[in-house]
Amino acid sequence: MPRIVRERQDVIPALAEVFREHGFEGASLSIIGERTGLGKGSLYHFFPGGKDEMAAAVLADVSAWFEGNMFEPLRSEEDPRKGLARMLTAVETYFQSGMRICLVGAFALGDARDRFAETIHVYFAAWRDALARTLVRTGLDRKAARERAEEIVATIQGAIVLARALDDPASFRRAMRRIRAIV
Amino acid sequence: MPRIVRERQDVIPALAEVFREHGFEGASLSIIGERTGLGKGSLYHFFPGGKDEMAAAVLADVSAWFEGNMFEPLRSEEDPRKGLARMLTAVETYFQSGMRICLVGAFALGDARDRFAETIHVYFAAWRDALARTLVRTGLDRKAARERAEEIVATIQGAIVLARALDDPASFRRAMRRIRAIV
DNA sequence: GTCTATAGATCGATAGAC
DNA sequence: GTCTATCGATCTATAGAC
Repeated sequence: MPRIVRERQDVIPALAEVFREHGFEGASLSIIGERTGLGKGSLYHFFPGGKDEMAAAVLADVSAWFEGNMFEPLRSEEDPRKGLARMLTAVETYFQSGMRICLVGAFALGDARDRFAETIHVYFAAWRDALARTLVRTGLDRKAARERAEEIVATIQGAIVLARALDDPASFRRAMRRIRAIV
Repeated sequence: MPRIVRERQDVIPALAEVFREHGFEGASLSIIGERTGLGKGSLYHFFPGGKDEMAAAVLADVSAWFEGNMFEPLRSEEDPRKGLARMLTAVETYFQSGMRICLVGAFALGDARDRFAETIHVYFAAWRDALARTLVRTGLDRKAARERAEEIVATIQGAIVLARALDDPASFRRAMRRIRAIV
């Protein structure tokens, strides 16, 4: 019995979770098949380029999500400090206080880094730059804003690593509190 | 012609580099064989437990190295600030300004996390606690020292992620400068 | 102690029926 | 669009010669 027709976009969330949990190398097609509920035939119908295309689609989806839900509100919020506060709340929710890793950060540390170097670079640069522009609106000069933005992004990433390593979401929340204190 | 007899310990550095470059899943036995110059027979002679035992041996070696070259100097240096400065210099050299990843941090984000959870936890807790004890000697109270230590370790990890993602060692060095400013 | 050969499982990817 | 069957490659691990 053939399954109901689905859109390619429908399997992206499940795909993202698999890559998040297992990394690029560890995400086998059989695991992907289980978690998406799709056979290999269907997967290759949606993603003719195989695993590479699946991961690329996930990264594009994550990037788009961040653009819409993190960077854009940061820009459009009239009060820059309010925008920053909203972003930090969104970060805490999205990464589940460090218990859910950043897929792009994990890729940056892993074997998939070279394969997706450009996407990874753009993701982090966009985050940093969106933050920097907002920080300029709080009164910082461009150079200070850029370094402060870099500090914030790195702090979030480091907090995820440490929270996962120590299995301690409280350490992630402390890091978010430190960020709130400097913006 | 059989190779000269080697000790198990002699292959650990090459093994560590392979796991660093490819992660646990990506480090195949054929790559390991190439890089260590050892056949599978020899590898299984030294590590009967296979890849798991190889990775465990590497993690133990890394932990011992950090204990001897990072934590111990931190404790034994009379001037705590001098000890902290020495550790930060060692960090910058060891991680090559972020161009060389932290194996334990990468494992914490990846698939190998559950397998080596205890080792990963101990590594980061030991680092944090060694730092906290040194910070107490600079005059901080225990609670503040512990949070500051947590901040330093997370900052280093986050700086590695960002430097690798942006392919920018300067961003790592800026993070180290920020740490120097708060100790 | 080191090697080659190979087992047995799983990998990513493809073909073709429906 | 989805499935099953299957390919060849590669994987981890083992066996046995030297």
